[in-house]
Amino acid sequence: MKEKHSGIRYTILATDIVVFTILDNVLNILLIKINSGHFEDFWAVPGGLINPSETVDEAAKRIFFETTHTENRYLEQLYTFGSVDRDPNGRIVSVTYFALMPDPNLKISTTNTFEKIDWFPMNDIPELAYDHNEVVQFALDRLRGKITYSNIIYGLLPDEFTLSDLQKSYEIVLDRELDKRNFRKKILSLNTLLKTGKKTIGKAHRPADIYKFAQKSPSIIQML
Amino acid sequence: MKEKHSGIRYTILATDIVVFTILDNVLNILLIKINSGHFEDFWAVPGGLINPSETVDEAAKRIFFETTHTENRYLEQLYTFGSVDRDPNGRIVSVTYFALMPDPNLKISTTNTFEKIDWFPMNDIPELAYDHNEVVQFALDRLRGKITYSNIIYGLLPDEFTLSDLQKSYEIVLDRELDKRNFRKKILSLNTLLKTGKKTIGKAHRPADIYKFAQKSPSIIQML
DNA sequence: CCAAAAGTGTTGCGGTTACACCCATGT
DNA sequence: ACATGGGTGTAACCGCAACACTTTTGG
Repeated sequence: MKEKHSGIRYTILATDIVVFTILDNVLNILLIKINSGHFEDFWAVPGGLINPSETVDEAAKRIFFETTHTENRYLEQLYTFGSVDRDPNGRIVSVTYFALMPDPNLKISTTNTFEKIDWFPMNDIPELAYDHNEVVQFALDRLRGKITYSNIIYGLLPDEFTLSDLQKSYEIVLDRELDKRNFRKKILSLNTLLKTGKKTIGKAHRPADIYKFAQKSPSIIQML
Repeated sequence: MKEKHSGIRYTILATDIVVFTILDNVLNILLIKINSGHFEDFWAVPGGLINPSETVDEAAKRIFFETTHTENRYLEQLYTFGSVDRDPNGRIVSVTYFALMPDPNLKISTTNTFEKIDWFPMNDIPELAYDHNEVVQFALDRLRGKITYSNIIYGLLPDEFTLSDLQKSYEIVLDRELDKRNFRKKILSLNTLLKTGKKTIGKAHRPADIYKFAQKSPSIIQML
């Protein structure tokens, strides 16, 4: 995945992507296991080299697709990490991204042809290859900041959801509890949600109204 | 400054820096004139190639110094622009930064050995080379957002200043007026300013208290 | 004495916070 | 019937916005 270079004659451009999802009521990220080279047996965030014929965004989208086999997820450029020694294989600068996925009921195939791949809960991230622990922390900080002043939480939710689902998503990402009544007042006052008219069924309690987002495109709006 | 490449075999890494200052009560940016090649006679933001032996941050610092002959200014990575065709000279990805300078009473030398260089007020930016108009807009948006929730305004001010100077800086960057009494109440309540004990002299009005920042290092704090 | 900017408090409003009970369903 | 989460309103509080006059200096 990373090309071997003996000297420091060229700077190679790569991209790495921190993929978030919520799994079992915990924020998780996607990691792959490196199976050769200096960081053999270390876990790392998915990444790859940027082809000179593609834009940086296209490269990120491509690598996201190659890793997750899904498309059209929320993907945002995070930061460019450019230390000289961040990769022992050579001078590799990484333009990092973060992505959001709704709870994947079909799990990522861990029997991928060339890599081990798995979800890791945020409170149990191992020591990662390269500077990826720093990258992950950066992504988490950005995500936490951004869900309060934008609508990107939609990236972590399925098309349809209850207000409790939505509130729980916020609570998981922000790692703090929110007041149910105040949360509903605030969220509903923004007119970003639409009632589908449907209700949850088969649960041992009162059925919940099912909502969807009026627009699933990023916009800056004070959510909390 | 930009290396000529015939095919698209390598991706070249560059950095471009949007340098802000306040001049004559208007926000200005620093531009250089390109004197050869496809964008001859166009103005552009200062920039240059990233050396494989230096970090991306170091490259930005170096180019900032080569352009302004000043050091230790506020410098923050902005965004990485990676369109394939953004530079007709080849595949050049640019890691952009923005920098803040206090009102430079010694002006930038326009008789530089190889370039024309000058300050341009934000409301009079010409059509720039490459995607630099987009870069400048990006920098302005970031600057405006960030001065409200961080203390980086110190980068635009001299070491010592009056509260009116500080308020005017905010008003110039945000392009809106602020209430004097509310501004002072808010700013002083944050304990980020120290009275120097000095007062302005020689002005045809009541002398103003002179303040300085308690810490001139970036920190996240709700300023307005 | 006039011009000019410095400095200083109070009130009203709006949004955020705190808080508890009944409802609809499955078992 | 009981357990479980769904759904709803009100009152206190706090931070923000609006607003005008006196002070100190130079000319």
